[in-house]
Amino acid sequence: MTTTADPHTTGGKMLSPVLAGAPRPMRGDAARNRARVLDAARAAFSEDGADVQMEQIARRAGVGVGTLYRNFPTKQALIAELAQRWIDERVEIADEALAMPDPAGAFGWFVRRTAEDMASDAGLCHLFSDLPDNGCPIESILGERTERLLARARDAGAIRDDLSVSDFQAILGGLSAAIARTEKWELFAEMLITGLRAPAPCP
Amino acid sequence: MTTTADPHTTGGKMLSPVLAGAPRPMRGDAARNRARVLDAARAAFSEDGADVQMEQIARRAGVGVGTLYRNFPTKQALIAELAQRWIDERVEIADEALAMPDPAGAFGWFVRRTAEDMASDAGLCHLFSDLPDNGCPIESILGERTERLLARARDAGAIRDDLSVSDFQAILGGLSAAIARTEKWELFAEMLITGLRAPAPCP
DNA sequence: TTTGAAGTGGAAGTCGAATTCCGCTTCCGG
DNA sequence: CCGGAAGCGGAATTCGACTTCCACTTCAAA
Repeated sequence: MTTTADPHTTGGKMLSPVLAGAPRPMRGDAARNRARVLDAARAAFSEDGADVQMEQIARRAGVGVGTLYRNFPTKQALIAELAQRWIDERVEIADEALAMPDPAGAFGWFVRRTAEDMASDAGLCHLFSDLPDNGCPIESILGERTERLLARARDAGAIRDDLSVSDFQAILGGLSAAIARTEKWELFAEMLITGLRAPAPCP
Repeated sequence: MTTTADPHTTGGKMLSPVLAGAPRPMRGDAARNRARVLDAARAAFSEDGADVQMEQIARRAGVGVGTLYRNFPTKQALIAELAQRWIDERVEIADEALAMPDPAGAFGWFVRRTAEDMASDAGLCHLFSDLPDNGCPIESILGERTERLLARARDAGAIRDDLSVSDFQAILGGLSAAIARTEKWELFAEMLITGLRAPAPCP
């Protein structure tokens, strides 16, 4: 969670001598509530899909809808925040993979790890597809990692060379859909890794 | 389209001497309208996803919403009918595959063909996932075909032997999700066929 | 401890989309 | 060609979310 704007982070007149900068931190209990809401939302979405009602999320978090809306002006915004977290997590995983010496192994590891994470939050990640996929900079930072991951694997001859980043992302989308139906993520990951291998490896 | 109940197919007192049986066929123009609606719905859904409004479908079909609702009492029902057609089509394809002499080839052909069909109606088939997947008999008739298709391929050593029907169906679900993002169905089909091959084929 | 800004809950408002209703129109058997 | 059952259109209603509002409570700085 780095980029998304928090409420109360802007505006409001300065009351202390400090001229500019940090615009007064969120009140302690409020921050706690915000976190609770986020957790509740994550759980609710991944259990019941995108159609959970805001009120249910609020109840689950033990707050009123008003509080929910104070923190996230819109259902969309709430989902976006969740998506943001998922993506940040993904970037970290990708970096870990990039730090591995063996390109092919790193690629496989990344796929397996992603499948595993999806299995523990299938509904959730499945839900991000509805987000405005306008070229937001957040996506691109992950795209850039993915790009490098693929390039390395490709150069090492571990994957077919007609696989673009967007193809790969589409495939991950498919993966999450498949995992949402049965949680056999290991099978699916294996299948992907094998299926993406360069064709005709054993003539 | 065989199982789903048509409106006007039941009830109503007999007016002709014929005692029981065919309860008076639908009026000619009405049948025409029903067909138009179905076509419009198919097009609308596959272009704009599940969130098209009933009124748009009606307009597209050149009828009023009233007419639409006369034929399909519910949006859900309309979608179900579409799903039914898709499944019937799928059963036919599966039967064609089962008639082929080479099990491995048949399996590959079925996967490719399905991917291709999905590509031409991505939104549509993607939408069926929302349907109540209660063990309706319709599903099971397709499941039975799939079962045989898989069994044949498995016996021929063309696919890994830990692949259940439901796994395979989950995979097809993933396939449709992936295709909905980019229409590279050939790539995806190839990937699947390769990925599902029995492991360690070239020691 | 006081004080008022920040935060809270949840009832009420809004709004978009599904569904119903009904007077009018179109088929079609006799 | 007539009568009336079957079908039609589309305005009006219903319904179920999301979102707003505001009197009341809680925190924390002085």
